[in-house]
Amino acid sequence: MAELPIETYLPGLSIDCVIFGFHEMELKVLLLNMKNQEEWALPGGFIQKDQDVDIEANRILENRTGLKNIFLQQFHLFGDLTRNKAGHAKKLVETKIISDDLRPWFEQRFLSIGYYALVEYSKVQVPTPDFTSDSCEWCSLNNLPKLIMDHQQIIDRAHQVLKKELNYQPIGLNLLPQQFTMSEIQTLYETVLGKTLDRRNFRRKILSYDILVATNKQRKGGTHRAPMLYEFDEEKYTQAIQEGLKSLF
Amino acid sequence: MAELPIETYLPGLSIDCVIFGFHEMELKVLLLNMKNQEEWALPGGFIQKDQDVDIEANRILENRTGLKNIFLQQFHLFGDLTRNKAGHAKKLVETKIISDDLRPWFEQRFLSIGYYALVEYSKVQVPTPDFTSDSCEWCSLNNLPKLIMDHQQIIDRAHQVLKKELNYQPIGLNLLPQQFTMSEIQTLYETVLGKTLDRRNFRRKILSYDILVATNKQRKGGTHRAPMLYEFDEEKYTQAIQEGLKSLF
DNA sequence: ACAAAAGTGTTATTTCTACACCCATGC
DNA sequence: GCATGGGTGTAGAAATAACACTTTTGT
Repeated sequence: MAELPIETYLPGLSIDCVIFGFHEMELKVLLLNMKNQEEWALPGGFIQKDQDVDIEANRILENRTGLKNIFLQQFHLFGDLTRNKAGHAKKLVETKIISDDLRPWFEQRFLSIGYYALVEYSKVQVPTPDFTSDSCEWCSLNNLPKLIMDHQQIIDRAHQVLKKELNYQPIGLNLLPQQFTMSEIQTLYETVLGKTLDRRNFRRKILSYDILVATNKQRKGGTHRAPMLYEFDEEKYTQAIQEGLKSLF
Repeated sequence: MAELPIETYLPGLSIDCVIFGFHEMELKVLLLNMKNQEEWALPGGFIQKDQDVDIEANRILENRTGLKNIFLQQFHLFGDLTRNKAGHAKKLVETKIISDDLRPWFEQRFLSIGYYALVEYSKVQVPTPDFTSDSCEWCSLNNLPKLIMDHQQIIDRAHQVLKKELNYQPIGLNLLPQQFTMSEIQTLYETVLGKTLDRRNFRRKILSYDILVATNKQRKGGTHRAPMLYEFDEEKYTQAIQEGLKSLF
């Protein structure tokens, strides 16, 4: 059982991160399996009294994934009373996740600040579980296990916001490997949007954003014609995020 | 000097409301003039320990404007360390806004949840100032007075979010009087967007949303042809907010 | 040779933009 | 009768949507 320096944290406030990854044509979310429980939780943490909230969110993300400087965006504060399930703290004590003297801390009402992150699946080596959990795994967004408290709602909302953001920002730089094929990025978009797109129209549109550069390498190995590999032009990509894209999917 | 039931509030958290109104072809924001100070502030308040954050935001809005059931939307949590200006609590004590024993409450670090509201200017009778302020006034968005802490930034962000939301939602039901002319609603859109729109194209587009109904009344009085009055079809309007609009400005 | 995905262009439709003239009203 | 804003339509440009055949590669 870990001790928490709770006196250094802002009381009643937590951060929950919805960490999206993309693998095997599926959107995934990084989840923690609670110790001695069936339930899963979003990686999260508390906010140090003397630190910016955004920086704390980054710290939490880094602790969990080992990644720095990742695209991380605050999207909602969850402040309903009902999100505090009565038995939560009790369960944490019973399952020996926390010691009894931490119980009041976990029993207080919590508001949680939702952040979402886009990370490259393969760069997250062995996700490291925190003291509340004994494993940390990628779960497919459309086949999520049972989640504690309102974490399912938090994920749903993050996904919704992500969809909307596609209209303003390119995604992919953080979700895809360095080099990728046209159909890989198309599948990413289709997955996030939850609908299929026309191959030829997609290519035209994504190229019109002028954020991709074609390498002259190809990916060998499939039992089919070898596709061309693309990379992001990071400068133009960053610029596109700042200025916004003109048109949408 | 008022006493605050601070023990009933969540510590370190506040709500600030950017209340938009529309009058004389300008977007306005409701601001409080701090007692004995030059500076102005957004109407805000604290969150009761046993209440939903959204409900508390509505309560604060109602206290300030007398309006219930208003379009009110959480848009950002402001969590930087720098937003806490050192001298703020001291000033409150010196200007006799708060008693000395409240000083620690106001000296603590505060995070603030930003909400924005759209209200009908004429329905807000005499805005009632709270205990920190001696007047409550509509200020034109593009000519704001000096604001405390980071309230200017909060307003800027709210405006930015509002602009973006125009792409997804109609506005106007809360900002305009019951009946209005085509050019009144056009001016509203132009004001929010900060750009002029073509009269004929605007009419076509707003009518294509199918949320307006033409009354067969006209507004008399101008030294020109009497314009037709429109109303919102509230059912379709609500539906459009939920489903989103197809196209944008 | 065949299965599987990659690459590529054109046409029809829809949406957006730009633009100009006549109409009703009050003074 | 004139100044002021109200009302309306159309044509060109741009964006979007729909659609099919050929190429490469591994087995």
